[in-house]
Amino acid sequence: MKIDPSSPADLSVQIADAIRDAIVSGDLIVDERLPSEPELADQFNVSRPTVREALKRLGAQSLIRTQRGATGGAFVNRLSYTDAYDQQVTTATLLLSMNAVSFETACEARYALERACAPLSAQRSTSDHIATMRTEIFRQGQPGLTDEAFCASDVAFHRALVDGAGNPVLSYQLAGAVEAMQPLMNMITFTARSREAIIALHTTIADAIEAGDGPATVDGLNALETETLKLAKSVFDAKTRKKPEAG
Amino acid sequence: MKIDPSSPADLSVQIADAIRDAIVSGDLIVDERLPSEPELADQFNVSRPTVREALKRLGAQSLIRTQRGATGGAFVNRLSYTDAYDQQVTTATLLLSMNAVSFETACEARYALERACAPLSAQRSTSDHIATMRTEIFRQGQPGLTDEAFCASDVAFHRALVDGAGNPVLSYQLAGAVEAMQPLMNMITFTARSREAIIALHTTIADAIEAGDGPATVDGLNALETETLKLAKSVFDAKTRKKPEAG
DNA sequence: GACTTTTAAATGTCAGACAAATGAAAATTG
DNA sequence: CAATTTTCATTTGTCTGACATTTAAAAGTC
Repeated sequence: MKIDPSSPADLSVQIADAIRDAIVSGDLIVDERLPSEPELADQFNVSRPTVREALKRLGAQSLIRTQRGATGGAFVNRLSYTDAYDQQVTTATLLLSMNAVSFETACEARYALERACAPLSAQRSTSDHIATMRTEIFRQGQPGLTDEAFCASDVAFHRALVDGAGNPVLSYQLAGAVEAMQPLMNMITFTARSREAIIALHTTIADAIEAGDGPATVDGLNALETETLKLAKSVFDAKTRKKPEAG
Repeated sequence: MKIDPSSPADLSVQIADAIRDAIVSGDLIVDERLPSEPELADQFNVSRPTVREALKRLGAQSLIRTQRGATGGAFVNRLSYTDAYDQQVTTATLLLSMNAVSFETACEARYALERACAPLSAQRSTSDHIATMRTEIFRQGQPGLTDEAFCASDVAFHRALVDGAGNPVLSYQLAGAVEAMQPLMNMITFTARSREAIIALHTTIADAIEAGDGPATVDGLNALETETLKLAKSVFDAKTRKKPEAG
């Protein structure tokens, strides 16, 4: 592993890339210990702070973990589903909030992906998953529930639906799509009537999954997408009327 | 923004988290300049190297960018689709390779997600997208093509299919699913006959999309999934016979 | 042999310094 | 006065050297 001191790129970036490549290519395997910071500094011909900055970059991506003490050091980390899930949610949330993605676009993506899970969920959901959905539906019907809590419960419901597919890769991929929409959903005021409509559709979907009926689940999701879009449209229309475009 | 020096967590982690929270919550907006490193060190009551380590963490996630010079500094970065896409691919690839995800599981997730795009792609694909698919199909039929090049072309074909849905959020979400499978696909030896079968199915899918026929596209993807699984199974069975399980 | 103490190695943090880049202000020039 | 060049202050990038803290293994003690 060599780096180029005359490159315009920062040394710490070059070092981080070099180590990342070694991990991705398999030259460094899971749980393998990297050389100590002074050793790395020696190998790359840089100072220890520079090495440390590179290691922090890798740590931020959960590619390595560090441990203090006599037998400590930096170790190649086994990227867990939880780590990947968290990164996915953070990235997706920021992507949506920073790029002014329209509610329609985000919603379309999310429901398209959820429909992809529906047949598998209908086929494989365990009683645990279905119980979670029922619990969340019940919670959504509780009076006095704030809009935020309602949204959080909505996310939990959809997570159960997705997890019901029994495919961890699918769950991971959908984490971003479902959770990243929460901030957008939080902008919506849910009237008692709209909550009722959503709860009814959630019930339809849960029933379809319990019955192992994939197509009915898809139908339910379609109806829910339509309802969500309608609701968002009415909210955003109201805002636009209040505060018309300038210029 | 305050941090707790007595906390077990590293100071640089606490600082990175504090700044990340400020970005995610909107306290720091896009293109806003953070205080200079010495100023941050002062505010958090830590040394400059510690601040720098925190900034490198954020830089690794593309949350900030830094610029040298008089008017330089660290700025809140607008997370681009490209950045998010790259992170997504890296994370998904490592997740699959480090967790020994079975080919079946990854394949199932990928095709489930692609089927989610199919109706939208059939409806919206431009001539550009279709031309790309045709080009890749042609390339896949070229004699002398290596297995790796065949896989790369396969990925390009599927990317065009996904992008045809005209939803950038969907494209981003699927980037990981499609590209992360490439290393798994690269383990497969594609015989002339299996290539023919895949090319035929690609043609079927391209035709269905050009005809605007969503259900036919889904059918094509289903057939392709079956074919891919069959192919992988024969390859892995052969390997297992050669090198039987120890223990 | 079981327990305690010491020790060495590693990361975490700090302080101060210099190098390099960069834009703005100041000086110079026509 | 306008245009150009020079100077300069600011900021990040990097280095050196040091100390603090954590941790497990080694040494010592009963």
